[in-house]
Amino acid sequence: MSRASEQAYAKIRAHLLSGAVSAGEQLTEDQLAQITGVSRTPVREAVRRLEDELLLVRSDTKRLFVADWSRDDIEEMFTLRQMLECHAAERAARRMTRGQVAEMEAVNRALKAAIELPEPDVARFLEANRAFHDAIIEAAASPRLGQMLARLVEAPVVLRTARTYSTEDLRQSARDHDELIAAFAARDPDWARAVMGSHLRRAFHTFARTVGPASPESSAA
Amino acid sequence: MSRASEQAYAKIRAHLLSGAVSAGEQLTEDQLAQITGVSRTPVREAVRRLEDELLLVRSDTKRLFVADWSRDDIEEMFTLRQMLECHAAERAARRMTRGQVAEMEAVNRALKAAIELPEPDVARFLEANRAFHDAIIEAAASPRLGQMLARLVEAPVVLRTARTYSTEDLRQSARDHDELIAAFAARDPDWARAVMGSHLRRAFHTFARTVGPASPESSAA
DNA sequence: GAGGTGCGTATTGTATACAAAAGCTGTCCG
DNA sequence: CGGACAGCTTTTGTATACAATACGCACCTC
Repeated sequence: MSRASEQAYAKIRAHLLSGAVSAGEQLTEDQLAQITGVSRTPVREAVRRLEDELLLVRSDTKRLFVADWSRDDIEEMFTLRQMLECHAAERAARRMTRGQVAEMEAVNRALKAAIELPEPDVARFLEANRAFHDAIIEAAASPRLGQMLARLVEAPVVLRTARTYSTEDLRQSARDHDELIAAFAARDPDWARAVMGSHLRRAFHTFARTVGPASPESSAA
Repeated sequence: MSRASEQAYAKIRAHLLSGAVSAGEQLTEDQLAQITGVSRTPVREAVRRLEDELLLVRSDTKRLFVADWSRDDIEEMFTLRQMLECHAAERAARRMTRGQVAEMEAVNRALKAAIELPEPDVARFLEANRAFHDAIIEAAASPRLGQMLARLVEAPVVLRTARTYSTEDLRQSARDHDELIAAFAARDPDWARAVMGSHLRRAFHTFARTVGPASPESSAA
């Protein structure tokens, strides 16, 4: 994306995630143009993207509002991500080259290094974690799958701000990654899928612990 | 969407699917503005949507081209659609009300009526078919799932133009729908998922017959 | 006082002009 | 003869002005 439009996107997104605006609040394109310092044209483009990610929603009459995500929305996203990324892991296991496996090992070493410090560096952990999962999607060689996952993975950033990671949580992630790498090296799609499934499902429950139990409805899904 | 922008989207899309332009061909926003009769502003918005559906692609330097879909791309989309829509069927089976089931029965009656004519009315069949699948997504009550499926289902319209449906194909679809309705009425998620799986997978093979065998690579997936 | 109607204001949608970036071509220099 | 560079053309990106639509409030009627 171009400079102004990209900048508008980043600033609006940061603004939304910072908590400076609350769910359900109305926004106008003019406001956002002022905040971002560009004209409404690139703002409108950025807003489209954010609508697409469901961070913003429009009323039936085109007014713009900050989306409010229910606990069920978030569970839905975890479920979808799990479904898609398990599929990606399976495809990746069939396609991954030795070189790609080596790269993933390197990434996971960096990830572990970020944990094993006097105080874990969560930012670096998340960066490495993201690189790790991106590598899997890359190896899965499915553009649409990648596109869908990109949205789902981008969105939950909201949660990161609120969430605290225990060192043990981080270590368990690193171990999962090791096992995923083993599954890829063995070219075993079923193994890869299974590990990915438990990896992501655990992440969901770690999240769920911090926000309380599911509603009766959603747990039926 | 607004009038001009929506119109631009529809016209450009029709233009692309009509075969008037060939894969890989470059387009400019000005051209499209002329074709659609609106200014570049709404055209750009329409183009964004078409990029998102991967009907248009941009070069690394922002030039706009008609996407060319490989056989593997199409297979990928069928696979993803199957994965997502099986999930939708499962969720729908848990959530569907008696009223919704009744509506689906009505839609499928209309679908059958479109088949059982001296000459099947394929346009009406497709319309009813779409309504049927939309009802499932609606009942699944998962906005993001719906959004993802919308894109996948929109896209293969390309194929419809080329493809010919035998009356027996259409009847088999109607029978699948009947069985799906039965699964929903019985509130049996596993049944619903299984029927949806075979329904869509058969559709893929019907398509595959018309375009020749898969490449060795993709068949491994 | 309840409900509807009309008008001023706020907000989004579109067109157009201009700015920036990318591509192309011909020329000059090695 | 080949490659790099300059300047012109094409194309995309942004700003701004204007048009269309939606909203809210006051007023009017019953």
